[in-house]
Amino acid sequence: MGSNADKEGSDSFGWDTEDEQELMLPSSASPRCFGNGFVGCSDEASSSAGPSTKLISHFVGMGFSRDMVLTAIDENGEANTDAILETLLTYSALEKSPPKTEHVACEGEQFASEWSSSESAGDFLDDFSDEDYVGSEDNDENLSEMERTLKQLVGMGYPAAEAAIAIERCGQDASIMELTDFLCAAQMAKAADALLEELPRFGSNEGEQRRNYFNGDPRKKKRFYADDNWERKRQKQRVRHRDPNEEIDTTIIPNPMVGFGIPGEPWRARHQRTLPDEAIGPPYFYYENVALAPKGVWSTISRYLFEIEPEFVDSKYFSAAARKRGYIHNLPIGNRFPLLPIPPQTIHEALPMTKRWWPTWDSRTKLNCLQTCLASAQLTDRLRKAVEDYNDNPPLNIQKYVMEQCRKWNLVWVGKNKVAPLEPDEIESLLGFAKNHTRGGGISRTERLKGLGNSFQVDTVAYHLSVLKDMFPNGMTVLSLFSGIGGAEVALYRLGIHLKTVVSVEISETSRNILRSWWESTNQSGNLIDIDDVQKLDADKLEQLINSFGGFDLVIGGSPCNNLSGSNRVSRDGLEGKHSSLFYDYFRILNQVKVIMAK
DNA sequence: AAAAAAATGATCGTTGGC
DNA sequence: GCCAACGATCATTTTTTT
Repeated sequence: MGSNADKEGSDSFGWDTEDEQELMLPSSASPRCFGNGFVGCSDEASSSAGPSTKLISHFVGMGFSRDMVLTAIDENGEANTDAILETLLTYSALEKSPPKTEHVACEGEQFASEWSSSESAGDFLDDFSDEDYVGSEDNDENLSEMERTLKQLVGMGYPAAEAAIAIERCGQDASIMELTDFLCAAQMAKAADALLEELPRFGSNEGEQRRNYFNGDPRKKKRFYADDNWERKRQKQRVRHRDPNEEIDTTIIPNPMVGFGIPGEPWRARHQRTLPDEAIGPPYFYYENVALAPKGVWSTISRYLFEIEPEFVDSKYFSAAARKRGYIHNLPIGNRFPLLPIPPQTIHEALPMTKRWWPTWDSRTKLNCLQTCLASAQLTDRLRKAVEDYNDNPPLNIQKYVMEQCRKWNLVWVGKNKVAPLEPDEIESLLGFAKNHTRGGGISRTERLKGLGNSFQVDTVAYHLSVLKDMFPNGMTVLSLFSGIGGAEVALYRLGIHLKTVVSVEISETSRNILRSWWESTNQSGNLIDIDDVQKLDADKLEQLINSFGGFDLVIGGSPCNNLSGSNRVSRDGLEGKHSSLFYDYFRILNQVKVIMAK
């Protein structure tokens, strides 16, 4: 993925920072209060004189001009934030809605900083009011499709803020049914969240094995609401989504990172767990992403996915390379079995030719995480020069430097004093694919490496999926989202599970080609349908697919991690990042599938 | 020979678990 | 304190295609 996950306008007003998300938490247990985005904020605002800067900047941050916001607050009063938002939306609809929302959608960050310079505020309205402002009748003819839908949803009793988000997430031309599904699911997720605040959800009443996975501290939330730096932070050029006073992530990553169990260690495995009713299939589902995401991300993901506890697993227990990932799924966890043959577990077994050249002072037995970037030839050359003057025994400082670089870039010894990055076919093997899985057919080496870097580790995923084999002796119908180079498909295939129909959604053409070519070279008798964009997979399309195949047995996928990964220094923006926010499409599609299949 | 695509290399912080 | 982390961007060179 990477270049492929972009979606015009997939960022949105509404959920673009965790601050706002935090503010949207209901303060009462009433599920219908969700939409009031300011339960926490307006209390505070009402106690101070004049419009709260927080309130103003919140709306400005959503892309409305300061003038507009002030007027809207004037009209509605500060407390009624839903009404303010509606007024604002109406203003923009009357003026000309596209420029506002699109601008915000694509350039949220610059936008925020734009407004931090004092006097650019206020011209937004002017910008388009003199263009093609036609008439101000408040009738539907002047409203865009989106505004009409919005009105309709508001008319149905949904808060405007939520409705706007739903349209954003489901796409402008989503059907009302689709939108209400989304809203319904979102409300359930938030209701659960509200409960979470009140109860010690995962208590220790299940004994030692069930460790506390959330342990929220409500006091910290209070401190957050009292934080006056909100506006300043929001306007920093690089919006930082992490903040000490923000929602505390209470996700506990187990050590060792073996999830609910790994092959060969039955004494450590869990065999039972209790899933909430809403989480139980059909369909089964399986979601994946990087384990070491910014704080709060996994608890958010979990909240959306029925509050199922993530299973964190490092693939170093399945192969010779580390890969720390979290998985949320509703599969049974007893009676798993590993793929055979068990792949080599050490670097030397996986790459026998390196053994001969491996210096005694390089103690690595496992590789670090396989990523999308490789070391340069220059670097390996520098390392060669650093080492070759010493006869197999460089001084400690040289050893230290070389080892640092080797770990950082996952280098292996391929000759006397020679280190090198892994070759694509070696990465394929380490990830559980056949050699040349990604080779040929017009795929460049760079794209190969990118696809591989973003892939599942097949043995790991297959171990989790193995429980399906006995349950589906006649094969499965699979919806594979963000398929990439087909890790899920390969895992199922290698388990000997027949693939009846696979609907695969993958934006990258080269990745689709790789999957298609694998499908053909393995002589699959089933049907592979590919779709390029998750946003094209709307309720209608799903209904059509489900009607023709009789429903999905499994919905599987890992959404883009690039805004979550620690390697990303530029845009580690969290779950609301440009790419990683596609998680919400996973959530949306899963719920739509459930709804449609329930009928 | 020009244009397009692919490859290369340098450089860029922060976070969070242990 | 140590260490790891499905990355992004830019300029430049090299290779391939037209």
